[in-house]
Amino acid sequence: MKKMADGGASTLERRSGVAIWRQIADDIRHGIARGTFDEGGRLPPETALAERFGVNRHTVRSAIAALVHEGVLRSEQGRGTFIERRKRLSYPIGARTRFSDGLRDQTSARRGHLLDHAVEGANPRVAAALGLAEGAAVIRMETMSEADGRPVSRATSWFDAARFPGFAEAYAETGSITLAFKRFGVGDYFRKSTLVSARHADNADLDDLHLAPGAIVLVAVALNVDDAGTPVQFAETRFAADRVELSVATEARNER
Amino acid sequence: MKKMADGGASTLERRSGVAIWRQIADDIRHGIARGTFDEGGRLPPETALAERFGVNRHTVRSAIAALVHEGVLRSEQGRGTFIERRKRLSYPIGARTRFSDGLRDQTSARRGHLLDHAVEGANPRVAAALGLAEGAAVIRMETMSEADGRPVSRATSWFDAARFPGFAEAYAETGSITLAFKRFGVGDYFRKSTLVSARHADNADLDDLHLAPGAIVLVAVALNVDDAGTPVQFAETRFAADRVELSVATEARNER
DNA sequence: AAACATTTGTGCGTATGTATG
DNA sequence: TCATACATACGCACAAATGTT
Repeated sequence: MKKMADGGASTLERRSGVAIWRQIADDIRHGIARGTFDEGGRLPPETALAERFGVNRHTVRSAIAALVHEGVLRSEQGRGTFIERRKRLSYPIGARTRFSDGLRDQTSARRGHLLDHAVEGANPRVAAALGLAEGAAVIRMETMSEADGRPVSRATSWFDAARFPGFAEAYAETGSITLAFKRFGVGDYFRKSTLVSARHADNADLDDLHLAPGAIVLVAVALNVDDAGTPVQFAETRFAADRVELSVATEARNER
Repeated sequence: MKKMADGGASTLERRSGVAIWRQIADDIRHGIARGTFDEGGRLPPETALAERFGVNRHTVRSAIAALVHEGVLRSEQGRGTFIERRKRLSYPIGARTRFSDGLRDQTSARRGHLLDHAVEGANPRVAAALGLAEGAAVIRMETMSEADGRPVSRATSWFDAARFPGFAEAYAETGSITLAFKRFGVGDYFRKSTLVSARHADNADLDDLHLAPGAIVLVAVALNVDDAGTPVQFAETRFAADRVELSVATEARNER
């Protein structure tokens, strides 16, 4: 009989290039997000975890130390180890998705930053997406968003520099992609497509999103178009996978 | 100036619990999927890679060995190292997504397997999704799909046992969810919602999808409903993140 | 207050894995 | 292949903090 999807402790892999303590840390983090450790927000004692995973207590302690550093757990001598952060944010994706919307109801505080911007020649990928010639001038914007004081996503966006000169400045002033578009006469825009993939966080992600090495980022590559169907924004957003999930709502339409 | 999104070699992290050779392997695999090594399907010489990553050639060789073992690369004495597998499959998600459709155009051979099935009591998560009472009898189906001889996804599905008695057998006979539903009078069904997240592969995933420890799975939790909007299938699908990306197509509709 | 159980924190010695040259 | 340095994992022991009897 195959193991069930809601299943228990997984066996650990030695000589895999991934340290046992890190595999255990990932397992515990996953279990927390899933609600496996729901006994009063308290993690089982180190000795119990060591036995469950079949490792030395030191190894469990290394895993816990990593999660404490991430802000997932908090240890108190003599009392135990407690869960600090539990749930993931759910980020909606749909035809009318705005990168600045969506998380509003779920968090008390949410902010977006413009980290950097520049005008440069479009590489083949960007040119193809925006329907421009390779090397055409595009504006690249590096932005970040936070929720409840923790970084959530990190995005790189490209815009046609000929059509939207000074877009980054408009975004910096208004703090909103939608408002910045309005300045250029784009009253409405739609999400045409989104490609979702996942990979290990690279060094820039680790830095920007405050992640531990080996962490995972969800990558959403999106194309926004205006009323006429002309591409206006191409964006690659990296989400911290342990803090965010993407929600694809497909309203049932009566087509056939 | 911040690093560009299409950027080059990321710095490697020591003491991170993830061996340098594995970080390099992940980086190379990611680069291949992204098309960075497009010089005739040939990987740069080990010495060049060692210099690029700033490590010893032994370490690069460990990374390459792991990727050869995974089937991503192939080394030939005196000739070089070559790329075996290149692109990711793009898996569409939309209102009319079928788990058995979608990849048809992209691969030569595609198959689905029923690994296991059982009738059991619905846990709170499943019960809530299917709109049943907790503990109500549900059919759990464990399935797997392959493309071009390599495992692509691994799914766990739940169905109302009272409404669909013997669903697993119907699926096994027809090889199709759609046809199995037809037997129970469900002529059409829709994807109502999909939650996408990512995590490290657990031991069951590693085994089923032939992944290396530390690998990533994309997790899609989906709810299918019938014409009347009644939930008929709740499913959690795990995709090998280095072989699959999810594509969310949101056709521009003229709603406002 | 004192004794005890529980739990986290620390030190040390050893074997193996990882990375360099 | 060999030698070297460091990281990882183990086993055992004990200290420190907390809570209970």
